[in-house]
Amino acid sequence: MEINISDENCPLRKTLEIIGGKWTMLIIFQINERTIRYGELKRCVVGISEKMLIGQLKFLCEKGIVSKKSFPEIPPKVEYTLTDLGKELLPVINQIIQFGLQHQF
Amino acid sequence: MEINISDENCPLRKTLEIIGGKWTMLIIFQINERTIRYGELKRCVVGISEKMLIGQLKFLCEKGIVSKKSFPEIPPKVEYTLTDLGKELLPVINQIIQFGLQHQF
DNA sequence: ACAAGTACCTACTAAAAAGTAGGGTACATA
DNA sequence: TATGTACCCTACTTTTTAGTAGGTACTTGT
Repeated sequence: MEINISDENCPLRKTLEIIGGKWTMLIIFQINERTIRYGELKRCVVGISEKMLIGQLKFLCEKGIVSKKSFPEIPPKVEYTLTDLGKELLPVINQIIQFGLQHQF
Repeated sequence: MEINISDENCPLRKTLEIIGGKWTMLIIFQINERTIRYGELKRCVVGISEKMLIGQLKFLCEKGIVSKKSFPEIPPKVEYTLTDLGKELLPVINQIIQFGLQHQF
């Protein structure tokens, strides 16, 4: 197997620019296969600030990883789901979790 | 499948504390199955500063992911390899690369 | 004599990421 | 009238991360 040098066009680098943030995979994993409201998500990702959560969700929507549905209700209701693209990341994340579990990290 | 909340003990979070840095997976992927000298590694991970590379290598050695062998020669020669633990990360990284390739990131 | 190669280290600075604290809406309930 | 809820937004500050520029040691080649 050949290893290309890791320059700015390397697919690993480019993918990590999207999912490599401190909270990104945590959010994606929490959404998982479910439809989840903003408030519940915030409770699940313990310690995240609203600024970060909102910012990441917006970013992930732009990248086509998360989809958002707002209901015109009072009080507001907003639901988040992974897109098909986003769901493709779940096996990757599960592998990282398995690695961590196996080695007591 | 049940999803636990992501608190500070969640295995995803703990694993990402180790491999979630900007350069970490790039370095691990470049070492890969080979034995590589410091200088060559630096050339492969395009754009990394010496401070970062040295710092990350030291960190990864402490975590048991990379092993280091110094030769008492002049000029110095230092070789880096992945440990068995480190090699377990290669499938994870390859999956991230596959994801990136498939979606033109 | 001097530059080049090799693998580092340290102090300083800059940039990026994240956290904090406040505000806003529009209604419903007390 | 005041308070609470849900989903945000913005300005500001702090923390974290990363980059820069300099230095070391020893040897070989010019």
